Amino acid sequence: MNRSFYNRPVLEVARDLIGCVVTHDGAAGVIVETEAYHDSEPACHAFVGITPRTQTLFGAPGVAYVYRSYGIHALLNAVVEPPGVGAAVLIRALEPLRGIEQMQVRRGVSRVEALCSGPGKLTQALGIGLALNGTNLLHGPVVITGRRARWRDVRVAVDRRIGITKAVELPWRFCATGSRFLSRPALAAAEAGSA
DNA sequence: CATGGGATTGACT
DNA sequence: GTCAATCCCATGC
Repeated sequence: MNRSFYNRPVLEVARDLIGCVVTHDGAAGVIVETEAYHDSEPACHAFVGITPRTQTLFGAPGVAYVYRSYGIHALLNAVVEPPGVGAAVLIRALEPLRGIEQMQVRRGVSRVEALCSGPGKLTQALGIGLALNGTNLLHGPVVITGRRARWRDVRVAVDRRIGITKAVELPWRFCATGSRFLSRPALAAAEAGSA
């Protein structure tokens, strides 16, 4: 995984991140669900232009954009596309891989399927907080590494994004087909080619 | 400076 | 199915 991976159209990166691994503070999981956001559409925070909040989104690709949602949860994104373009991939669900005991302690639940099955859940499970906004995803503290062998040929389903009120029709959600670790089941019909 | 609205979750009916 | 929690920040006066 290198910086050029992120310096591409957001839809490609969102699809290709399925099967990659997120690691932080002794815990890791395989990405099974993502969503794409781009400053050309109103559901994206960057739609309003460069502000203190969206500065990270318009910066270098391969950087973490972490923000607080509903006053409670921290949500993890990977900034993509060249500097000057406000785009990011929201990491929405992981299949737990390592540090499961630590995830169970942080989350206060034991069922493995419930540890990282949502964008707010996975940041809690991995101990990712707002302080990590702007940090580098190639060097850490939060690190994303490439697809493992077993995920090389994962099939990716496409669906509408969840929890938004604008641009709801765009099919910009990507899920590992048939995964038990999604925040919600994906539409079975549509599939995206996996590069 | 005041206000309103979330890229959610968990508890409850 | 409904709903509150809780805080950052964009917007408008």
